[in-house]
Amino acid sequence: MNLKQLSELLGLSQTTVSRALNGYPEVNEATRERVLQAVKETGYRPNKAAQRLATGKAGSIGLVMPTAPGHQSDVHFGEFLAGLGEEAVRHDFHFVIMPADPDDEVAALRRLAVSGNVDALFVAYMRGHDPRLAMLKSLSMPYVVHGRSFGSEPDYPFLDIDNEGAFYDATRLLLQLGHKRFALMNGPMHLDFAIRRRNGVMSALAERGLALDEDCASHALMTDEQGLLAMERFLQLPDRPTAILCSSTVLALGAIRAVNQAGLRLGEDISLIAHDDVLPLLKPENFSVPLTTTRSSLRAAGVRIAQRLIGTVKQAGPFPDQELWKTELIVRASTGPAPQQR
Amino acid sequence: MNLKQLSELLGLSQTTVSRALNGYPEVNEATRERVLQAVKETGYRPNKAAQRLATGKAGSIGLVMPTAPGHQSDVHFGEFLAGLGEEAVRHDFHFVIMPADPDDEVAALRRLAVSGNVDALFVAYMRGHDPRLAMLKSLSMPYVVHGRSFGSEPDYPFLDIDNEGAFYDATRLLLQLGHKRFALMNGPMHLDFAIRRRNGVMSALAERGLALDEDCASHALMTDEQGLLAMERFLQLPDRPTAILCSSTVLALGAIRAVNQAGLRLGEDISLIAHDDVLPLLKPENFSVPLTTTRSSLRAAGVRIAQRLIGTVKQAGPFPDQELWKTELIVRASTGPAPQQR
DNA sequence: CCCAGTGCCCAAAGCGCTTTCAATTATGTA
DNA sequence: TACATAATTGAAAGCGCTTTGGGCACTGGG
Repeated sequence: MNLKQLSELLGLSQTTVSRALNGYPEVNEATRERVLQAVKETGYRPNKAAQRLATGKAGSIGLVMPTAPGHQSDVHFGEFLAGLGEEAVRHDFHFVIMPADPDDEVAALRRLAVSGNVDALFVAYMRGHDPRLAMLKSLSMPYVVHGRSFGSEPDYPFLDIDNEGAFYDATRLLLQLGHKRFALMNGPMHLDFAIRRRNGVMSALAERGLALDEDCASHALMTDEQGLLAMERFLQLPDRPTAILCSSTVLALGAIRAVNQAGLRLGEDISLIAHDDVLPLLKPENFSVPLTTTRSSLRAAGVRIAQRLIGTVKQAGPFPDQELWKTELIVRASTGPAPQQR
Repeated sequence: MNLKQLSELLGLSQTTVSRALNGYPEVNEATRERVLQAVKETGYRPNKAAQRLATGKAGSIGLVMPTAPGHQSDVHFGEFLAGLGEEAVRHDFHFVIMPADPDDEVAALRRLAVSGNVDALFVAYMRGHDPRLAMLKSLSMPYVVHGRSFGSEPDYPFLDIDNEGAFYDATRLLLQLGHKRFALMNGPMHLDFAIRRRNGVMSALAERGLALDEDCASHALMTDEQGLLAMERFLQLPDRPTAILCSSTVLALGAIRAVNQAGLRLGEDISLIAHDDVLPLLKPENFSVPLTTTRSSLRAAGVRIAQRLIGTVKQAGPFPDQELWKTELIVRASTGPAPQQR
């Protein structure tokens, strides 16, 4: 069933039917009713590809999903998507997801953009000096970046959390508790958030004349395995750290396993603060020792970004171009005073 | 840059350029080279919406993602998507994801199908007597169902795991270990896999003249909270179960927390077998007591379904219509002989 | 020398929709 | 009663692509 058939059925022109459906004012209310009724009966749905071709809009936002045979799926991605979806469903938007090899993201993004079947782009996994920014700017298509790109001029629309502030505050708390030996379990160093969090830690330490030892910084994929490995390394250090900053509750999961296996007690021998993206699966309060965290909901960020993206496409009012969300520092049981000097 | 411009630039007709790009034989090799070269220089990409409109194909597979403000995002969904994506990227396919209220899935699916921007559909979260099947059959669009629909004629293309067999085997193992009092922590009862797993447990029990007590069966969302709550309930039973069958490692996570909080030892006081979808975050071997599991990779299922879907769209050879994968029963430390009668 | 066959290429139709421009009828106003 | 004005509706162009149905220039066998 297409427009033509529907209009013939109704004895109207395609024009009128189209107008009736799209809420144009110049159509008689009685006629509109009749059209709507017929749509209900026939189950007619406009062909999106045709609509897109005719209007240039298609009610879809595009994103690329990094994936590869060895590539471990990322819980953060799913959670973020849920947030986007929550908002999208309210506006009858959908997503076009282009899977792409992680090394091919910039090309994939360009392909997606020029493919002509998305109205706006969402970009994540930002890196320092991210090469995608230049491309996006040249594109004349709305986009919002989740995160920022360290080292690039901040002249692009983004939503980010204050990673540096979060880790600065967390570090200060641990300092106040008397800790002197710190370690950082971070995400891959090329990612923006990792750079900023590291900076946050280092500047808090610097204020006390401390530095972050190279041996005490791990930059790796945020999986529980990597958390385990990193923590094992830390614990074997001659002068092992007593305070751990951790970029994700996923890493913390592995880290805590290592702590337990070493027979140490979390919150006493070792204090740990993790960043909490509010993953449904990894609630800090459900850890055997509830985790002190810096918190910011990934899902809420998804909702907000979808709002901005969709709002822009629909030309609904101005949106702030750049948002920086504060995180909350929530103290639970995984932090405690520094143990007495051995 | 569109076809028209490109062809004018080359002094060729749109026809020839189009043919050159799509690998038709009736175009001079030299001409084709010239076209390809121009494409490289101009960065021309065909408009997907126009292609779709003209050909009816667009290289995309559609799926609906259940989502709602309160709706907890599902790790299983993300993991499955990763599998789909891994295969899709090889064929330059993408996804169109329609977010939808969980109560609106059948309508959302129809909208997606008739929207005309997907070539095939993937359907999950199957229920008993699933109403979507009838709709899908009437659609004349390729689709593959992940799972099955209990109570419906099995005359549709699906890929499923042998849920009944898995839980039958798991139950038998526990019976052999001497357990007499069983409990089942399952997903929502309207879902197909939950029905079959339950049946598997019950038929194994029935062979020994045992039955599954109503108090010892929990059907709820597969979250760690629900796992915790269910297990707490089980443990308060006057004659508490010693053997637990668990539909997900996510549920197991909560369940084990309850076991620990009750001061009981997993694998001794309580034996537990969970189904393992091979989620990267929840490796059974990484639990404090490594989990005995029935295993089947969700991601592998995603890859396979994408193969079938894409293969069908591309008319590449026949694919089996129905696949039932066996699961593996992997014994680790969470199962042990039934404790002596108290 | 003629004609069927082959190799290449093009004009134009059509996919299903939106939107401009124009036509027709109804409604007031002078 | 006559004419400007508003209220509805339609015809047709166009979005960017694929594909059908020719057309033209060569070849080579008869």
